[in-house]
Parts: sequence; C-alpha cells; structure tokens
Amino acid sequence: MYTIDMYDNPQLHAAAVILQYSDGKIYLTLTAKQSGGNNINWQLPSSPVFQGHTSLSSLSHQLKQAIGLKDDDVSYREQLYTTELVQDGQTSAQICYLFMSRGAKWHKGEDQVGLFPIDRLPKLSDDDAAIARYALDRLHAKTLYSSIVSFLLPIAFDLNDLQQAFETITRQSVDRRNFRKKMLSLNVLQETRVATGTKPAEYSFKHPSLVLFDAPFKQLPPGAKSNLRAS
Amino acid sequence: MYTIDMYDNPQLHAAAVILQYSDGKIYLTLTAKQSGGNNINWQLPSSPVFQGHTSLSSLSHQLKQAIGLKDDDVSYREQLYTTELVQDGQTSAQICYLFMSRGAKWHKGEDQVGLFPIDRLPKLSDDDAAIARYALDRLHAKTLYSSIVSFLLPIAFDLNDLQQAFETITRQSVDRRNFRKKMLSLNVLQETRVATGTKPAEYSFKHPSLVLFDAPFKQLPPGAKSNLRAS
DNA sequence: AAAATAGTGTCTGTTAGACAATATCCG
DNA sequence: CGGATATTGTCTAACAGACACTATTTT
Repeated sequence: MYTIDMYDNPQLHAAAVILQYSDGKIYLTLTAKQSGGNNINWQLPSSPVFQGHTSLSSLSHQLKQAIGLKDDDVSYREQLYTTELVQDGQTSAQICYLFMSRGAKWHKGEDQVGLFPIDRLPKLSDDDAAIARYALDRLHAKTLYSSIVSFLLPIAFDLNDLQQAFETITRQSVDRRNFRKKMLSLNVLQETRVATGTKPAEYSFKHPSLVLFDAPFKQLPPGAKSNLRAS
Repeated sequence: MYTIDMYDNPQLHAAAVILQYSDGKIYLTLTAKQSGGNNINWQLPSSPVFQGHTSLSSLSHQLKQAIGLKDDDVSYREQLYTTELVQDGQTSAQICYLFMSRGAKWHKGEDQVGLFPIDRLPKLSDDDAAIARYALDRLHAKTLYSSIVSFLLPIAFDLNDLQQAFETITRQSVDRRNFRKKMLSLNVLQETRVATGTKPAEYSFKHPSLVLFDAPFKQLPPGAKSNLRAS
C-alpha cells in the first residue's frame, strides 16, 4: 500500500462510456474486477493516465487489456467532460469519453465484462450513473443534427434499421414516410443496393466521419406522443 | 527550479476563456506576466490545480489574485474540454472553462490584463487560440437555442441590445420585426419597463439561469447573407 | 390467394422570412 | 414641424406532420 505524498499532483484518470446498439436496444459496457465473492461491483471501464501518455492512449491500452476492446472495434470517440473529486485533501480528476462500436459484441479480457441494455443497468456509483446519463443525453441531442447514429450501425443499413435506431435513441417515434423523406433530403446517404421486391434498399453514409446536418430534425415538445412499441 | 519525479502524477491545470460584451463587440480577457521587456506574451488566464481543490476553485482563486476578477463578476461558467500535452515524457492536462461577465470591465491584479476584441487578438499559442475559437463557436451555437447571451448583457436590456448581441455572436443579421416576434414567442422574457414614446421597452429573462428554448433559432445555410454594418 | 414487407404522394397547418407604415418624443 | 427612434401586421414560401394505398415476393 502506497502513501501518497501531499505535494503530489492530483491523480488523473480516464473513463469510457462504451455504447453499442443491436436490434432496437442500446447497450452499455461495464466492467468488474474478477472477484471470488458474488457481490459484483460494476463500473465504467477506466484507467489511470500514465506519465508520457494521453488519457486516450492510456484508456485504449487499458480497454484492450481488460475487456479486449481493440481500436478497430471503436467507430467513434468523443470527449464528454472532466469530473473532479476532492477527498481527504486529495484531488483526482477523471476525463470521460464516449465510445461507440458497431453492433453489440462481447469481448474477453482480464476483467469481467458485462453488456447491459441501458434501461436495465445494474447499480452504479452516482458518478458513473451521471456520466452514463450525460452520454445518452448527448447522443440523443446529437442524433437530431448529425450522423452520429451511423457509428452504432453496420456500414450499410436499410432505412428501417436507421429509423429504428433513431427512434430508440431519441425516444420518439416518427412517421416512416416523413422520416425517409427528411433523411434523404439531407443528402448524406448513398444507395449501396437497390430495393428488389421484398428486400429493402441499402444505404450508407457518404462521408465516413461525423457529418452535421444542414437542417436538423426538430425536437419534439415535452409532452409529445411516443408510439414506441413495448418490447 | 524543480526536478520532476518520473513517477509523479500528470500535471493538471485549468484555463479560462473569459468573454465580455460591450456595444457590438465581444472581448476576450488575456493576461501576461509583468515583465520588464517590451515583448509581451499574452495567454489565457490559467492556474495549476492545487491538491485538495477543484480546478474551478483553483482557477477562481488565481483569477482573483492575478487579474482581480471576483466570483460576483462572473455571470456564467461552463466547462469546455480538457486538452493534454505530452512533452519530454511528461503528461500535462488542462481543463478549459468558458467564463462570461456582464459588460466589459477592466480589472486590476498582479498580472498584466488585456481586454481584446475577438477580431483583433494578439498572437497566442496554438493551443490557446484553438480553445478561444472553440469557446466562440460554442457560444455561437448555444445562442441559437438558449438564453446564454443574457450572461453578457446587463440584467435588464432592450430588444435592440439583445438583437445586436445576437447578431454579433452569430454573425448573421436578422430582420428586427421577425427577431422580436420570435424572441417574444419563446416566452422567456418579462417586460420590466414599458416603452414610453422614444424610450424602448426593457426586458429581462424570466429565469436567471440558462434556459433552453423550445424552438431554437434556425441556423442559416453556409452562404447566407450578412448585413452586419462594418464597425 | 393470403400474408408480409417495401415503396410512394398529397394535403394541411405552422413557421420562417420578406417587407412598409405609423406614433411619439425631442429639439 | 422635421428628425430620430419606437412599435406593429400581412403576405408568401418552405417545412413539418398527418395520413392510405399499391406492388412485389414468399409461403
């Protein structure tokens, strides 16, 4: 056990909200240290920031080791915000990131890994819960004016998949024809396979990185209807 | 001069983009260490994060001491993002904040203080310049869907002042009647003094903290006209 | 032929945006 | 009374949002 020098610098950590999507559900990746007991303490994957490395490189390294998540598995990364904790005269800061991955996959690593639907999360620390909530709020907001949803989907998808993801994230249902009309009018999709009979047309986003829409989707007023079918 | 322990934690700093507004212009506060020479090195006000304190409290303390900025002078605070720098095997991180203050005031403190119109900034480090640009972009975006502009204005203002600030920040000019109609329709203003003859009515925001609009202003397409008069 | 899924067009109400005239105070 | 500044309404175009039917394939 270490004693911490009072004149040390604050401790710096990095944490990730790793989101995936599959079949109408958003999943969050959590980790728990391997422990003999059956009292599992789930938390956001995190890592100390190592001297000479950035928070992102420290985190990436840790994620590979602990939960087997490789860089290629990550389709999108974004800094969220930095939280601080002052405890026992010690300051620690944590730089939080949003990670997104295409499709819901399980990984293997040194730590225990869990993939939880975001409406059925296990008990988390207040901090972790707040960070996860913030990430989902931002994803929601950003879905209305950017192509961020594409990073949760396969490269090619049909408009039904896209709409379902859109509806899941924004928690609002939209008319199919209006959604298609709007989405196509944004001029960010390209058709990669034409529709044939009962198979839908497939599309992909023209630009592989995040694109901001010229004309955002309108956010529904507070008391809007939600036709989402119960799962 | 200190030697830094290789096994030390990363260094942590905090920096502030302090914005003020007066009469159609946005001002940024910069500091420079008092120096005998006439080669002045302007930079964003910043502070190390002290053990046992948060970045915000460290920064506030530093701002009071260095440039005489008291907490009461600050109408709005928001975290921007955290930058990192890896140099000589040392990692340092800097948590950046946006600060806003009502009206353009000069302060006095230990350091040299400068209030620069944002279109005539002195030479800054690439990092500082990027942070300032980011802050202004965010202010621009947020002005379209929130009451953030109110923190640059006196508590009470008339619609002309509000519109001028709006136009300055968003770099777009809008029709006066349409602006008033839109702004009043948002239902976030209260009239604090009725118009009398040639004196305009005064308003203030109903809610003193940041309010998000139900119906945001529309962002103009790239090639939009700008009727801003040259200053 | 019935069932499932894909695709598409019109109408209406709301909002954004262009635009001009009138009243009051002051000198 | 002229000048400056304040306030206000209408018309049009674009967009959002509601809504129903037809074509193809599969079983």
